[in-house]
Amino acid sequence: MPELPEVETVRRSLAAHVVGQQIVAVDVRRSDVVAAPEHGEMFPMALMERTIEGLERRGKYLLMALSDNLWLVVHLRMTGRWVLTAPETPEPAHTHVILRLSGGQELRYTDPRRFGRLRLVSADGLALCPGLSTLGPEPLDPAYRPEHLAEALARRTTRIKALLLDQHVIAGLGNIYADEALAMAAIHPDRPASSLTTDEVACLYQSIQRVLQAGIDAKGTSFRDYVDGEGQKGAFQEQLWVYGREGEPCRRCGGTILRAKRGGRSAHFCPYCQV
DNA sequence: ACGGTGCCCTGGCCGC
DNA sequence: TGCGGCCAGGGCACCG
Repeated sequence: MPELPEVETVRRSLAAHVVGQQIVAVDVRRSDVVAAPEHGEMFPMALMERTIEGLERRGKYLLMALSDNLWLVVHLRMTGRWVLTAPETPEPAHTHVILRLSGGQELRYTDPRRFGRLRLVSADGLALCPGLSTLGPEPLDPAYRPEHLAEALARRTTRIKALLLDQHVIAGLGNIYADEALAMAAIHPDRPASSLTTDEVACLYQSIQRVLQAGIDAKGTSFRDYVDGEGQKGAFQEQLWVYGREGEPCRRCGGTILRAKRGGRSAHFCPYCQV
């Protein structure tokens, strides 16, 4: 499930190979993964012969800068993958889009659950892109400070974990890194957001940055499906404190990690040292 | 504006 | 071995 560190790892692993290459063929197998342009033939036509000028990331969005001021905006959601492979490599199941590059390799988009979406927009249209235009601050941006997090949590009655998952509040956290950041900060996920003290917000701010950076350093968490642009798994699952560790001892206090349903998804935490 | 719920979608897993 | 049911969860529509 790609969150900020996974998308950043995909970005880095692909950028080294694809930037500067031209798209010489486009094959769309399932047009329902293409959210824009809506007309089926426009997407491949517009991509043809464009040069990939850069790869960027914003929150969990992967942004491919193309020649002629075009952007390919990608959200991988749960099971989306971009993998660069030789054309003779057998095609994996659920391959929905293939971009043949001038270097001879294929950039393949696969997504078993088809939650992910590709959106081709002009540079002007980028600001109007659903999701992207209302995205909250980038947590690893040096301009992002603890005061910004404090302001976003003030007067909010909802659970702190629900706010961390809200992409308008802060961009890039998903279920894994939200649980991990709260565990590192020793804050209970059910705490009302506005109940956090200034010190707790500062600690949470630092925990968010540390857990995201550690995730990037480990090239992401490969809990189920995630691989990077070269098909490689990440290693952060080996360092997890709470996510997927129900019934196991807390790495800080030895207490038993709990898993509880919150708003349709599971929260993992140590009920003894997360208060 | 805010908080909460349900939906999409399929592979994998569990129990019978 | 087969099959039904459930679970994983990001983003958004929708409701009160």
